[in-house]
Amino acid sequence: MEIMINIKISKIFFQMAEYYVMKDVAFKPQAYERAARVIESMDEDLEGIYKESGIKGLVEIEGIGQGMAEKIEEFIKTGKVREYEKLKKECPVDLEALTAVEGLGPKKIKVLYENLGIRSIKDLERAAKIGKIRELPHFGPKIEENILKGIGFAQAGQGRFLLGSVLPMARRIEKKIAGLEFVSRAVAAGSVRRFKETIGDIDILTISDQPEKVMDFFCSMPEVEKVTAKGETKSAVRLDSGINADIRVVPEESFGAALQYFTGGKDHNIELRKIAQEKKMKLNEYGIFRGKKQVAGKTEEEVYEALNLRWMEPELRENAGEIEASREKKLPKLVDLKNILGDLQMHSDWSDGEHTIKEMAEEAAEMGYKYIALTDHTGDLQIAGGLDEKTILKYFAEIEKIDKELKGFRILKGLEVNIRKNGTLDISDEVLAKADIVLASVHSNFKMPREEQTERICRAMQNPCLDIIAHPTGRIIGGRPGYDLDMEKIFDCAKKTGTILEINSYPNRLDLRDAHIRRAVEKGLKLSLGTDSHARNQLRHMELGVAQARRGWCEKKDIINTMDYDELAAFLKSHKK
DNA sequence: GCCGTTTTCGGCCCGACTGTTTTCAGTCG
Repeated sequence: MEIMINIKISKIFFQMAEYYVMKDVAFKPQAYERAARVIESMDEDLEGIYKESGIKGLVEIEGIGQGMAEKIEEFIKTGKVREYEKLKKECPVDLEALTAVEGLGPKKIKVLYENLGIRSIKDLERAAKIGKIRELPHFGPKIEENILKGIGFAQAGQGRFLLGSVLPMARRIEKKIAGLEFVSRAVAAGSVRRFKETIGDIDILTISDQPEKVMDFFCSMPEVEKVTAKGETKSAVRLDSGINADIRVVPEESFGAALQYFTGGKDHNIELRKIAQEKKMKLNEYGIFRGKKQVAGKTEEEVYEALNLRWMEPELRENAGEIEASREKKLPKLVDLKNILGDLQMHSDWSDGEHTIKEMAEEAAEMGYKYIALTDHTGDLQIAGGLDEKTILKYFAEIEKIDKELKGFRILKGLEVNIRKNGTLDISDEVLAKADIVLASVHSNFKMPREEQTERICRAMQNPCLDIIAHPTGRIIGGRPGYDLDMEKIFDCAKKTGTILEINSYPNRLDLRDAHIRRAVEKGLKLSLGTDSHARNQLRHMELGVAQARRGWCEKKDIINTMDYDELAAFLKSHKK
């Protein structure tokens, strides 16, 4: 669920950071930027926190002090931040659009505005085309040219890409580079290694004693559309898919430090560097140094240990408590893809899937699973070929038949039923009682007010036949924000009724998202993983759901698909309260 | 502007590449 007010305030703070850079104010930019990043990735909404605990509650958020808390209060009360309005008046430009142009930062934007009156992308394009920009001090023909190219890209591409689509590209490049005879190692680092749900760019890290050859190879790969930088040890390109890819070559003795550094996240790294500083050391991508002497750097483990920390999984590195947990030896033992014994949401050609029940089952068995749940759509969802009660009985009979045919593999008779506007389900309890597993989800009336929407789902959870709430928030990444829900209430209600919440693994859903998963785990809820596959090849998306679970600090015990079939069957019979 | 097992003052992460200069500022990650 994206929280509108957080996004608005985070944008204001990002822009204030830019304005303070323009004015050459020291340290404020970093402070505002950090706060903006924290707010952007929060899962609680600032207005709620403010209403509950006022300024005091806001100040408890990392990176937010008295000053910014007051600005948040001001925004909640008046819809404006005076300080921001004042800065904007001094340099009234479309900062968001202009900074999106590669190579343009606040300082250049200021010069453009003051000398040429440029406020928008349109102004910028016009000035560049008539050669006005090259005449400015510290600008030149090349910058002008790059601005023109940058404008096209900023308007076309924009933003981040789904992990599900970037992961295969990153792995292909990784493999290609690793296979070169003059390269001893190549790893995709960055947010790909942390399995973030969306990816800004691909970062490849390599060890080689012939970096110039690596640069040449990387920049001339067939999928490279444009080389944006090419140096001795670092290059950057844009791929034909629209995403940027960077490469960096480091010596073997620095590989661990570089891997750590290029894996991030940014705030995690900043924390580590502060810890190094406190210990009178310096951390950079070449290692940890005491004076000029490298004390660690060859492996990541070594780097963390030099800081009195234990190595941690990349998915945890978001500066969200993992550093303290690492210091106190309280890191979670994260669930792993190989712990997953089955997939608990998929569709067949009985509703809107591509393949037959048997085809889905055979694919799953081939992947090494012990069981799956077939969960076709029901009644009200006519566009998805929803099954009526009569057909459901035939569907179950078919599943039972195929289940008997397969050796060492089980199919659960499942359904994905609809939660109606009033919180009832669209299939009667008598029919639901014949299923092994019942998922329910919201597929209509997305825009109900928060209280009603929350109540609707809580009411559904009361149903004794219901096992799992599927894609609980309904968000589509890059598509829609998700239903307006009071997640704390949803979690409490799930706890009270013994209802399981799904981590939907479909690439543009990943719902619950990481922060919610973490909260659910803290509350002791059980979670399930389902790919929501509509074709057999989509069963491979399980990896994305597992990554999301790991980012939410899930252990094996938190996920019900880690149980073997008998255990799971018994659990499904007994978990409802 | 934020933050605190050195502190309520005085610190604040670090380096590569580019395009402009002729020693460096700006941008990016």
